[in-house]
Amino acid sequence: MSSSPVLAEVARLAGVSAATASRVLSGRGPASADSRAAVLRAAADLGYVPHPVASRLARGTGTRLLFAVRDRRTDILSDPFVTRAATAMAAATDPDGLGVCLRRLPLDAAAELDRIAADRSVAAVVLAGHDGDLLDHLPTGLRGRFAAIGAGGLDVDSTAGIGALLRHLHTTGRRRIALIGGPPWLAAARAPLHTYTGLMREAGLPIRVVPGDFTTARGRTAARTVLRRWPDTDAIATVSDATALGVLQTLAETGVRVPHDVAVTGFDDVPFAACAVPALSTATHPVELIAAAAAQAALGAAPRDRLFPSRPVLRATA
Amino acid sequence: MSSSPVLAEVARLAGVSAATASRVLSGRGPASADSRAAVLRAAADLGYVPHPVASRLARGTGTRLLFAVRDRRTDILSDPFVTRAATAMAAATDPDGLGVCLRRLPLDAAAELDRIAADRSVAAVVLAGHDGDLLDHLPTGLRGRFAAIGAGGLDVDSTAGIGALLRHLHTTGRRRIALIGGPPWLAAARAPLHTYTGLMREAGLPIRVVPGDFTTARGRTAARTVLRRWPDTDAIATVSDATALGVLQTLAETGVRVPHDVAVTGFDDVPFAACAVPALSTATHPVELIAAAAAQAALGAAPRDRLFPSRPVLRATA
DNA sequence: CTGTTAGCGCGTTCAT
DNA sequence: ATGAACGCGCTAACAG
Repeated sequence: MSSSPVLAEVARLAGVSAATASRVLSGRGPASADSRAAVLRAAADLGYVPHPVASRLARGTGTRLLFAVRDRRTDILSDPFVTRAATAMAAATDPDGLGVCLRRLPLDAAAELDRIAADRSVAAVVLAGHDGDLLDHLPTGLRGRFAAIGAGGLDVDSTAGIGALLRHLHTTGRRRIALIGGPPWLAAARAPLHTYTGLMREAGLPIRVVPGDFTTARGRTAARTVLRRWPDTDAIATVSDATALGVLQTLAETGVRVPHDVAVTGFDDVPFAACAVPALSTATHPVELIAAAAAQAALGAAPRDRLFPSRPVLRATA
Repeated sequence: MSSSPVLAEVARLAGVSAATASRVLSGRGPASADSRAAVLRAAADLGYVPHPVASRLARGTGTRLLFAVRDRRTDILSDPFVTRAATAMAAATDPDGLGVCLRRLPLDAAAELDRIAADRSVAAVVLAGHDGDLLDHLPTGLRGRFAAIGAGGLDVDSTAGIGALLRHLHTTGRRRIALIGGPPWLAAARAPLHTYTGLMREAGLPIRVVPGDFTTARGRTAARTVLRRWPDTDAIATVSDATALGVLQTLAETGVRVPHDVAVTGFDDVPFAACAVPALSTATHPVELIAAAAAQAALGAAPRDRLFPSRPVLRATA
């Protein structure tokens, strides 16, 4: 069996030069209707598929999309959001002949970002977990081949999602609502916090905030903190399902009834949120879509949307 | 600032030809101690890093690792096992300049596998969800750059894991143990089934098997089936945490007390298993390790282990 | 609009 | 053991 046909064979069959065939097939550069048709036919006849590696070497672009996740936790790469997003990117870039690689970045990621910018195998970078400063000081080498997930980049409309949940809590009679937020170094954590304080002020309700880090363990301890500092709390909102599940554990252990005594809301709608007991009320958003869009944006496609909807899902905890 | 140094510059600085420099740096081919030292020094001085894309084009090997998941479900790519494994591979192959791409394969995957074998951008393939037949009829083009996860490849020692859980059920007095197994078309589903029937026979206990598919939804319906067909069942073992969580839901709705009336065991130890109510007893195994090992094996490294431990984690449901 | 000529950066014969 | 030359497959710059 003959090996895969190469561009030169297509060109010969079409009766044109390799350059013309390349121009037609890659869609960049002029070509007459005649040669276009001839090349396309020849390519189809031969079952030609361009060699992504050769193409990208010639073009000087890399062959992989780097998903960089900045976080303090060293186990962040097993976070459900990260695994879902990385997987979605790997599926989304497959048709382009690209692959995805994954790397954790420490909080001071500047040096590592420089190294990434110099890595010629990296076609583009998607960054999650940034703070504002990092986005302002991106290596110039990353211009045009970079996208961020979170505040300032492609983001979940957390204002809408968290806002809807908080309003629901208020509507159903909750008046002492605590928030377990995100880590302070994370840009994407500011919007939910802002939404919360805004709504509480507007409603004349007390502000009760404890920082979190998207883990279940922290959810457990944060819930303890809330109960200790504000024993009359009647609702705990969080910015992460994992955190909310930790909260549920603590409340169960403490004998606090959910939602009777305290209502709880999560954020993300992880696959198992519906399996929690009581089933977790949360907000759902298209993580896979966002990840795929971020990948496309980093690779140069004009992003269709920058803000993705977050819709409340009311189950049993609120 | 000058762009990344290339091989030719290293060679010039070392006073040798590019060919020699290549031989030294890639480690294949002869080289005198003198030139070796000179080349290594020059490379270090210049901070030389080989261009993975150029290297792989010249060598004819691809630039990405394809993780192919064969399954009937079209949403299999959001299965927790898949997302965890894909993510682990993307992190593991990062240092090699490779990326990971992900693709679902239908049950009759032969044609697609041929296409994959012909894709010159694919360095190697990791396959999950195979049946025995598929492994026997692999495209020859995949020889030496292929690894399978599951029976016949790198696998979880499910015999040990499931066996330990079943023995625990027996030890704690359960005598009418049902199993919700895996789908029939999956090679990796046979071992647990075999373990189950063997142990039940040995103990003189009845065989009660319902097929599953690793989803929570199926866990719910399968549990109903079990309760209807064998109302005196006092334990339900599963081969997937997602399924076990579905079982827990059905039992809760039906008013069956866990573990008092019916014990339940899962398999995989997903992050959420500990948060279930009651907390799920299951078996844990190093998914990330397995995935990374499979990636290395596919890329040609001799795998250190083929069977990975599965250790029971007894929480509240059994 | 098209073909020719040079690369992209590295691996690998083949002489020497 | 070493270097010159060529090849991997495609794209970009340049004439025409």
